[in-house]
Amino acid sequence: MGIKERKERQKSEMRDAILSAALTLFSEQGYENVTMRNIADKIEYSVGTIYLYYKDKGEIFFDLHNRGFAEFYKKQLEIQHIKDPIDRLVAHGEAYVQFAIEYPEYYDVMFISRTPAKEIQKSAHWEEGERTYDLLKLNIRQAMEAGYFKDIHVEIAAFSLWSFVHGIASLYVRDRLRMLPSEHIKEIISGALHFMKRAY
Amino acid sequence: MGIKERKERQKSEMRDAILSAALTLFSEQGYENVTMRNIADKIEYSVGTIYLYYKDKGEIFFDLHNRGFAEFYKKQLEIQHIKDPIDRLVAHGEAYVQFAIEYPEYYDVMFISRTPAKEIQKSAHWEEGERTYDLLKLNIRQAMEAGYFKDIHVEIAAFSLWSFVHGIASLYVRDRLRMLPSEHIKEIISGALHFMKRAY
Amino acid sequence: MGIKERKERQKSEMRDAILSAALTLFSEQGYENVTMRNIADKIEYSVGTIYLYYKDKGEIFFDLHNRGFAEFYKKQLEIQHIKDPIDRLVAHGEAYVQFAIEYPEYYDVMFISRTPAKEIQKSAHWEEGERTYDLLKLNIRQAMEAGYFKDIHVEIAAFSLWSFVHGIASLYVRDRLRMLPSEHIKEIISGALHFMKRAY
Amino acid sequence: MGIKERKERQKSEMRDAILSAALTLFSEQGYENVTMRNIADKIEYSVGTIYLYYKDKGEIFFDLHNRGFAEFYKKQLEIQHIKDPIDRLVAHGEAYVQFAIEYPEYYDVMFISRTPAKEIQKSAHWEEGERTYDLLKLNIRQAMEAGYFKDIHVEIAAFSLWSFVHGIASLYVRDRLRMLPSEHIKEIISGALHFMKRAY
DNA sequence: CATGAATGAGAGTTCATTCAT
DNA sequence: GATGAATGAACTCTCATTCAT
Repeated sequence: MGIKERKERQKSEMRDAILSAALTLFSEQGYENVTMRNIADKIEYSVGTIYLYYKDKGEIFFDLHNRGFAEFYKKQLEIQHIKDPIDRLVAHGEAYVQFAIEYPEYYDVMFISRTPAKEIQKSAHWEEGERTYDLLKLNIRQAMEAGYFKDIHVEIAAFSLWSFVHGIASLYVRDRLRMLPSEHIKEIISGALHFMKRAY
Repeated sequence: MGIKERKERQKSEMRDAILSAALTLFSEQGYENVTMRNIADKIEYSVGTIYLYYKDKGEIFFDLHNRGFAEFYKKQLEIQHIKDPIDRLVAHGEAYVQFAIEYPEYYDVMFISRTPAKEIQKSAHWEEGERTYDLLKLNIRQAMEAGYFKDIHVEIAAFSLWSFVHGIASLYVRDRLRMLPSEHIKEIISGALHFMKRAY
Repeated sequence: MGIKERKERQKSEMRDAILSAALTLFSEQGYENVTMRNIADKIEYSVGTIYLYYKDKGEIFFDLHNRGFAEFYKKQLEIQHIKDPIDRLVAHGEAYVQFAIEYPEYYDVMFISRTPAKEIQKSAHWEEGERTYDLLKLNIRQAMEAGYFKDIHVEIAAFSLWSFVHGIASLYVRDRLRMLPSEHIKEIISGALHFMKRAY
Repeated sequence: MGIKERKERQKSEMRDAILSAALTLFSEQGYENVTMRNIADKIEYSVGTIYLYYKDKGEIFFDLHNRGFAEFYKKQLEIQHIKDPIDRLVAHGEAYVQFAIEYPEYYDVMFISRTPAKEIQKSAHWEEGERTYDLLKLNIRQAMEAGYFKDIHVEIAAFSLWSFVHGIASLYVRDRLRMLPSEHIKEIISGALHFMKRAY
């Protein structure tokens, strides 16, 4: 049984390696500009080998997408223990942006990049995305009970907050902050997250 | 001189046609998925002809980028006559998002898409982008003089507002609003823009 | 108009060249064993060029198939002027086998080789095949009127004659006559065709 | 010795399994379209295992070819007890076509398909083929002694009969009987075999 | 000015075969 | 003996780009 386990682990490690290489390349150069050979070269295997683990290029993207969302959701959950609903909401936003900064490649693949053609997806993988959005709405509702977001529909509040953090994240990830003084970027981002509290 | 002018006009019309076709295609399918032949077919000319007007595919993208910014800046200017600084800021945001909705292709090319390769130019086309950002900061400063944005650094306020509208615009353009009830999307966007006023 | 015509001719010549190369290769090595590059090399053009004239490998096969049948039918018609129905039938058979000997590649592609997958065909291209078969049945019916093929159903007679010549042709084309004294092959084939008359 | 024998038997069983799987696949899809993995999957072994029993794909084909001929010869022998030479010849033909209908895969591999590449061997496996052909000639000679095949050279008669049955068989195997009413195919084939008697 | 023909380079993918375990 | 992992070579097909006409 030990053997079987080791094999499984190796298999899984290989998939990890492929994903990791692909993630970097995809986010650096975009899905379309990355070739299977690029990925193979990066992990120092032959092209054919990749096809032992993934049926085609799309499936790699797909798996990446899924793993990104899983990781993402986990990060969001970690914040849920905070009592004060406002603190929790801010932390929620911080965690969101932090995820994008920490894993820009994932963020790119999940929220920005054009999905490769077929987009067989939707149903399956978006569940994870919606779970996160539901979490946000839950937190907003609790803030409402504590007296915030007066006269605002929860749907609008949720969309606003999401747009806000997504705006920050995507400008960062797609490198559109060149007109900002680069040494202060983190500071400005942090400032923005706190500024938003005024609207609650 | 009449002849010369006509020639120039014709030349310019051809470039317009190419750009227009390219814009639609790029935003529908992404830069990498559009072939020169696609563009040629769309304008009903041969592929070779395009090369008489543009040196390569990248240059088309580049020109598109520039025209997008020019158009964009023009739209922003149209709002400047509004007296009340808050109204003006809101209108500014509305115009921003409206631009993205109206010209999703331009918006994509300007603010979301990865710039193709070399992006040697930087300086040149970003001027236009910075001009717009300066306009935003100007408007914010005037709102400050009218008593808004208390205790907020202008740089942070500007970045926040920009992030906010960019978030909305880019979620819309890259079709990440699938979890929203599609019949209410416009309404929700509008609600969000007004919600933001609370932070001013 | 002269220009247009010349272009058309050139285009048509190119298709001919491709077909001709493909025909040789297909019949020498079989459809699956021939690569687009092989064909390209043979006509001394680049691979891509072939795709300007044929959308894919299957289409080349398809065109070949059609041309083969057209040529084949023509040959059969040339015999139709013979008055005596028996002479005509024998000539029919001779022409059949002659076609296979003269154009073994066509014969192969038309009557022996496995059709490449999709077999979109049937309807369209088999018409030509059926036309020939109808011709055979017509000739048999006329022989019947002259007192031959007593007590034999026309369908059975036609199938028998066809099987007979196809047997000869396909043994020849697929080189299964190795056990025959090679210097007498033509003679034996001719003898066989005359032997068959005894069954009429 | 028991152990050795069992091993031999197991080895032989494995080869049988491989051949049987390969035979089906080859005749269904053609030699070139069958992959080693296909074969392996069919017998539920790994690809590598096949290489323990056969040195390469060509060798499988080769072995198949041989076994086909052995089986074929056996079938022909079974007819030899028939007294009347004409009955025997007809039975011979029926057995021939029957073999093709029963084992189209073998027939294909033996008499139609292009031999894969090198076909170094020739000599070896053709012996079996020639033995069958000799049997046919023997039967014809005996029919001659009984007064049939007047004025016909045995070589020509043999070739004619073979061509005839091969024609039927190969049209059947390669599915070129589409213009025949499919519900009557067997009947027509049978009719043709009897029609041929008229030439004896 | 406009074109159609041509191409080189490269894309994703498949497969027979090898080999360490 | 049997396997699964790995690979190199090859395949079909695409595309930005060039150029003679």
